[in-house]
Amino acid sequence: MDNSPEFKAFNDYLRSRGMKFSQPRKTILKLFLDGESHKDIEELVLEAKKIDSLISRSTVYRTMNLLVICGLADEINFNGERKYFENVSKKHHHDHFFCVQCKNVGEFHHPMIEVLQKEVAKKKKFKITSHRMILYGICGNCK
Amino acid sequence: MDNSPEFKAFNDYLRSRGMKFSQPRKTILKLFLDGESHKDIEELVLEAKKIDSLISRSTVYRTMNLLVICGLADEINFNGERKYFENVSKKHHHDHFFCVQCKNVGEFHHPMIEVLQKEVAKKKKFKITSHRMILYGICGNCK
DNA sequence: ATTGACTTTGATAATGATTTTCATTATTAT
DNA sequence: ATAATAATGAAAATCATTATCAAAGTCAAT
Repeated sequence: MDNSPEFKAFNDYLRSRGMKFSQPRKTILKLFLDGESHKDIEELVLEAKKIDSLISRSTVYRTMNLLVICGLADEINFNGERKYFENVSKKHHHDHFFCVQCKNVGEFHHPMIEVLQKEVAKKKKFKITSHRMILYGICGNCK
Repeated sequence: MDNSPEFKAFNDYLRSRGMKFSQPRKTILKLFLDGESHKDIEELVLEAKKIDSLISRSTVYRTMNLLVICGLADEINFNGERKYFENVSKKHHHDHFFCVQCKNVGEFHHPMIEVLQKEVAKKKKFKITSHRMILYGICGNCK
């Protein structure tokens, strides 16, 4: 865990700008990497407080923002209410299903869609930096 | 304008539940239908106040929410910060470009992408009710 | 026209997620 | 140790949005 590529990357990022890989940051990064692939702040705060009750919501926010900035976390907004974070480093790009009933998140990837997106952007002289595609509906379980 | 299908539809919707098509609501609907296809509350408030300085932000919010409920407006969240509204009735489905610099919104449609989306959903036994695809990046003007 | 039962409105307070501030504590290089 | 700087938690501030509420508007029935 402490020698995972994510730990190394975050450590490097922090050190390189005179910041510290403190214990709270380690705890939060570990929680972010473990378990479900989509977590929101509330989940992270609850889990963090179980491990170290002194960790504050502020620190969770701050740490997750750092992870987003340094490229280890990706932040997603399914419903405009709260942000979800996902580990960006190990898995390749994917898009999402969002079940409007059970609010579960699924993932998929379709290379041809990506190609067509780039094609459209080129035609419109738009330089894509990222994209997001969400299919809303009812998942297999809920049907 | 007062005899556009949207005016008729909103009038019907309101009357049918004992609500009134007041002047503020007419003004806001008109502004929503006119001009740019993607407006946020701030724009609508500014424009509304030009026409009738007494119209409040509350009424703009309330009216736009009614338009969403009755199906005349579609609300979109590009960046998790604020909502944008677009006229849903006249134009067919499309997807969006969002310029992260100037926050301008562009539209596109690619039939093949839609086909591929359905294909993926079928494979995953997911019943799509709607979808959203946003390409983030830098628009032609900002480059 | 007047009443009474609505609905609508604007101002303001409340909310909820997130960010900022700030005084205190921790870490590190000297 | 000491000084310099970074990190932290608590609380205040923001920002978009929603809820509350008293005042004003609407309208059918008298």
